[in-house]
Amino acid sequence: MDRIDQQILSTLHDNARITISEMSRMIAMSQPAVTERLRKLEEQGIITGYRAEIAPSKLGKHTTAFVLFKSNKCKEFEAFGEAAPEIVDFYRTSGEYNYLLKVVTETSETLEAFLEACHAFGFSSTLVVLSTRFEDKSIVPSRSAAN
Amino acid sequence: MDRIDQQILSTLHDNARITISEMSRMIAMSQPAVTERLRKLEEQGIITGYRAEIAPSKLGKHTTAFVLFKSNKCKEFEAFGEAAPEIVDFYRTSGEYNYLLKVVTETSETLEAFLEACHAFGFSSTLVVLSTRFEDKSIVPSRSAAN
DNA sequence: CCTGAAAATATATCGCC
DNA sequence: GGCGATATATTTTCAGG
Repeated sequence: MDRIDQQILSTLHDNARITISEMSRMIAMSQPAVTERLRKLEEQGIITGYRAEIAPSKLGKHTTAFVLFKSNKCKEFEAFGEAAPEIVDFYRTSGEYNYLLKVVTETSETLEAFLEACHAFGFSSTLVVLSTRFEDKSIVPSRSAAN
Repeated sequence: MDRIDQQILSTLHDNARITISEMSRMIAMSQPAVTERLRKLEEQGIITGYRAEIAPSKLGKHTTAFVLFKSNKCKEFEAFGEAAPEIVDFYRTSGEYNYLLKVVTETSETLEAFLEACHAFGFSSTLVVLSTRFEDKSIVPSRSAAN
């Protein structure tokens, strides 16, 4: 993991569909060399995948919420969570609540219906997202810093 | 947005670096037709970008937490948030807390230091992620459903 | 909107340093 | 590790339905 690998990671974090040829021009390294570095970054599990970002609102999903959940029916709740299309992210957490869910629904009414369904498994506290300041900030050390 | 567009979205959600040729084979449609549909999905803002997923632990970031935050110094706190490399996601929320942050740090010690820095702007409640059951479940209606 | 064909790019693979 | 060269694959472009 040197500076060049960081540049590759950073570039792909910004645009995962860039061609290797274009990256090789930006980085000033040959295309086969970039291909090989990328192969190793994937092989080492540093890059775990590539995702298209899709605007929920364009698919009619206008409500995003974080649901803190307290359940002692863990097995059942996790099975429910796997199957629930509303749950986008599903974490186990420490603290008073033992789960945190990111939930995307069409409206606040469908969010309410989802929360009702959850109440078979425990208690929840919900934070509705009013706006997103930013998402997915890169965790790769920036090129400008003294690395 | 017909079934074919949904297949394209779903495929790119799973692997954003797949070639259009390969998608066209999967979908049984000519490659220029898929290219044109993809161009429109991007133009309409349905696809907002493509991201490489990078494993935080492979970059030495072993602690993930969600921080609920209550601040009345909104301008200052948001400026701080933009600049803080630890904050990956930054949301404004309804309820007792007015912000929710996803924070990725090296260790629980660096998380603690980050929380100390935050306390200049208000009060926080932190949920440390113990494990991730899943992340980024697709919001695209599945192909098997009767669409 | 889609297809098919041809020209322009990009990628995989190799021998070599 | 990386480079250059080349064969294969992909993308872009466009005429035609």
